Formats: sequence, structure tokens, C-alpha cells
Amino acid sequence: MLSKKSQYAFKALTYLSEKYEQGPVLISDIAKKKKIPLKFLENILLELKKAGILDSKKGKGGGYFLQKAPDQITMATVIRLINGPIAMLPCVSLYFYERCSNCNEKVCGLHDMMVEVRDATLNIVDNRTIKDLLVNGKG
Amino acid sequence: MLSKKSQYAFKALTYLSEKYEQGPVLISDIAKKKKIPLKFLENILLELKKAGILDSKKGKGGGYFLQKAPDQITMATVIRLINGPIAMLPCVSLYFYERCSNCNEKVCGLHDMMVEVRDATLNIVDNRTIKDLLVNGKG
DNA sequence: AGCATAGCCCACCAACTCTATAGACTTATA
DNA sequence: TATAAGTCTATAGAGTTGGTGGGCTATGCT
Repeated sequence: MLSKKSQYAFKALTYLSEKYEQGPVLISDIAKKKKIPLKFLENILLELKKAGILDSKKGKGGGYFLQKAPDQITMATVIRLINGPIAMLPCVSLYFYERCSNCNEKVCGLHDMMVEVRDATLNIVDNRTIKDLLVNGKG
Repeated sequence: MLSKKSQYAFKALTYLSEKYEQGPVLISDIAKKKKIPLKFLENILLELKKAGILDSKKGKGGGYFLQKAPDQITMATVIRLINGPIAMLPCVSLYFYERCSNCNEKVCGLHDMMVEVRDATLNIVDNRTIKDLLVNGKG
């Protein structure tokens, strides 16, 4: 399941997409409009910034804004950053790989099945961007 | 991610599949062979029993055994039971549905995308059984 | 320079989940 | 009736999640 943090991240990104190239947006504005706890949102936005998805400006007239176009930010990137692995097992993860204890990947039926699930999921989230979250202007 | 509990469950079910229709298997036997903490395994097997997947016999000569054939137990069933929802959002779950707070499912891009992911995943785990975990006799 | 603005950073907390264990209880078989 | 083996309840430590508080730092305006 996606954490609440992830859902907040997507809401914020949706909002920022609507304001893309319209100047910085205040954290407090996002928090209010999307009903996200302000301080929690702060952490999320900062994380997105450090990952190069958002950028910010301090001081008066400052705020957060997208660093790339909405259709250049994949769902997979955001999920991995905020939520963690997409795969259902560490031994099957591309970005968070860890080998199995007590089990040989070469002859593990579960491993093979989870590779299938991973690929089916990636086929979607790698090919969708936060632009796709904008369904007739609402998020 | 699948919890450790889920992985243990699949290991145990794999082992019991290999012994299908060969009489009850001791918890301690499963625990030893599959390197699962015994008391933890106890809870897991009991849960599987209550869900109608396993059955057991007490007393001498007792143990656990599959209640249905390995190819009649879907992966989806076990995952839902031990791990929880398969969907990435409650508002998209078939068996653990909860409506979104602060968001209208009818016009939510994230919702629609997560439906896609859910269906892609279900397409696999609904059509695979624990029999498919038996790759040349190993689990 | 000085002040207000607004993001940055650090530390902390309560609640919950996950993993695991302990011990007493019940039932079945020989 | 002794013993084997599953059942049940409770608990505990570690880690994660969701959230808050307070001070620091950079920016822009006057």
C-alpha cells in the first residue's frame, strides 16, 4: 500500500503541476488547498527537492515549483522516493535489491512470480507521469 | 512489500504441497526444514487453518496438511490473508475497500492509475496457485 | 542595514505494525 | 494416564508512520 506520505506527495505534485510555470507556490498554500498537515508537507517537499523533482525559492515571493515538466516526472520515480520499493520482495527489486536469506533465487517459484508482478506494475508506473494525474483539472 | 510472515507462509505452503496427501506434517518439521521460528510459524499455520486453507490433527501422529489441492489455492488468497490488501490504495481495493478522505474517486487520476496497477497484479496472482511455487521440487 | 518572509533543518513524540517468544491449555492417541 | 501435538493469550522489543515544535538561514524589500 502507498503510505499517506505518498498520497500527500502526489496531491502536492498535482497541485504544483496545475501551477506549472506560474511562479513559486507557498507550502502553506498547498497545505491548505490539499488539506495536508503543514509541517509534514514541508518534509515531503524538501525530499522531492533533494531528489531534483522540485525546486524552491526562499524569502518573499518564494515557494516551491516543479523543476521539470509534469510529463517528465514518472510515477515510478516518486513512488520509489517517497514510498520505497515497487517490487513485492527485496530479491526482486531493481532499485532496492537484497538477496534472499535461506532461498536460492535460481530455483524459487515465488521469486519468478514476483518478477512478473514487478514487471506488470512497472509497465504502468514507468510509463505514467504526474501529468496523467490531472484528470479534467482535478486531483 | 510482502512481510516476512508472508514469505514464511509461502515457504510452509510449498513444503506442505510437496507432502500433499502424505499425512500430517509436524510444525516443528516445517520450522526446521524451512528455517522458520517455530512459535511464529505456529501462528501462521493457525491463521491458514482458520481460513480453510490448511487443516490439522492433534495428538500423536498429528500435524498440518493442505485442505485443498495445491492448484486450488491461489496466490491472491494467501497474500490477502497474511499480507493484507493487494491494491496500492484502500479506495481501489476489492477486499479491503475504504473510501478516500478529501478526494473524489470519480475525478482522481491517482485512483484510476492504481486501478490499472491492481488489475495488472491481480491478473497474475489470481491466476497462479501455490502449485506454481514448486519449481523442480524446490521452494 | 534591518526587518519580514518563507524555506531548511533538527529533534522529538505517540501510535502502530512487525517479528518473535513464553507459557499455559486442550485434545487425541497409544 | 502419559505423552504428543496443536491452540490460545499475552507480551515485548524494534522499527515505521504520521505528525509537531522550535530555531536557523537565505532572500527580497525598504
